[in-house]
Amino acid sequence: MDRSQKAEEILDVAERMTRAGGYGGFSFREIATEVGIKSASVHYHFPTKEDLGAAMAERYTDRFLKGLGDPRDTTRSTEEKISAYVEGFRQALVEDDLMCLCGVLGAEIAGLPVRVAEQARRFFDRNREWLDAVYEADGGYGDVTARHNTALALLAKLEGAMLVARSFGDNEVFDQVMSV
Amino acid sequence: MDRSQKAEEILDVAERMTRAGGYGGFSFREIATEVGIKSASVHYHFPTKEDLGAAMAERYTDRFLKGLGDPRDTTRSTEEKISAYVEGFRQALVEDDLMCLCGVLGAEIAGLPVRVAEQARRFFDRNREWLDAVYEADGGYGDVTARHNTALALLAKLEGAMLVARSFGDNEVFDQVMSV
DNA sequence: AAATGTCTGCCTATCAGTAGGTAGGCTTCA
DNA sequence: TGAAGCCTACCTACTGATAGGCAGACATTT
Repeated sequence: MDRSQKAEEILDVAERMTRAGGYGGFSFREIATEVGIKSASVHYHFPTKEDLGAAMAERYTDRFLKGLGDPRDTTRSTEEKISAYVEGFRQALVEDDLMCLCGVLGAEIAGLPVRVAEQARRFFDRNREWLDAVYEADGGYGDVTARHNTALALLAKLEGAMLVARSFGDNEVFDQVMSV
Repeated sequence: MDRSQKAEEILDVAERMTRAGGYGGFSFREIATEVGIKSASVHYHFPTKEDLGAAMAERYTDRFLKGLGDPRDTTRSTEEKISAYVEGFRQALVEDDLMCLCGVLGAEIAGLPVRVAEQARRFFDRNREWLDAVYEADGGYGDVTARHNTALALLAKLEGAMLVARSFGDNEVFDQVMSV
């Protein structure tokens, strides 16, 4: 996907608004005003809201995974990989004082257009796969089922930590949760 | 708060719609149609959407806490209390195939009207207090900070487990997360 | 070099539909 | 009598979306 600079700007604004107020938290007109064009021109870049939402979630997941690197990288220990993984979530929270995009979308997934919901789910699929690969490469995390559950548990704890931290309006809550 | 039966019906429908699609997932017109009156009559019971949203979240929290019982109840062990607590979340998920109401609201709290956001936050406050009381009554969970963090961690894990389970469209994920 | 056609990116103007919200009137029941 | 509960009828503001057009860049053809 190579997009124009304007299209990237549109996704930037949409992402910020969604992370603050959910899928209903952005409108074509609001985005248009912020990026300095008209709402009809936003439709030029993304024909429908579903297109925009799906592209936004896809880009978010791709960027997030790219930041994680290779889960089977032998130059890093399992502990290093996992603590870098947790750090990825903390950054998403602390840098912008906002929730994880796909966490927000996941919370309201039953009300999302299909292609947006698919992309939200894809985030969780890929994350579970990445963690599973780390645990498998380590070898000390039991069988498939055990690794699967361990991966899901970390993922859930991280999303929950962000959600609770944002609900309390206090990012330190994230670290307090993760310290246990 | 004693409300008319119609007002309770309205809150029932609003709650279900919010748990599926977030705060923007319900409208006065949709609710009105479902409960068999006109949207102007919904405004009679709840003058503004913020009123409705706040009442909905308040009722949800009150009911949830009532279901938990006394955290200092000496006839139940700490293990019994905590497993009953987890069961409360599981029921909310499995019975309706929906996310926790205040989990949904918490995820988009930055975009909510103030009084709705306050009520969402109240859910987490009360839950943390309840867990803290259980741990304090037990005596074996360390000092205030340790109890505080333990309570937050369980709360976050439960909310995260629901969120991830709903995102995968598979309630078994909840149990897989909680098994770790 | 000039003319032609095509593409990008944006515009104005407008659409039907829906949002939350209000004024005022009718009916029912204590 | 008056309050409760609901109605009709309406408002303004905004939603996502479409039609049609226009300026400029670029490439192709003559």
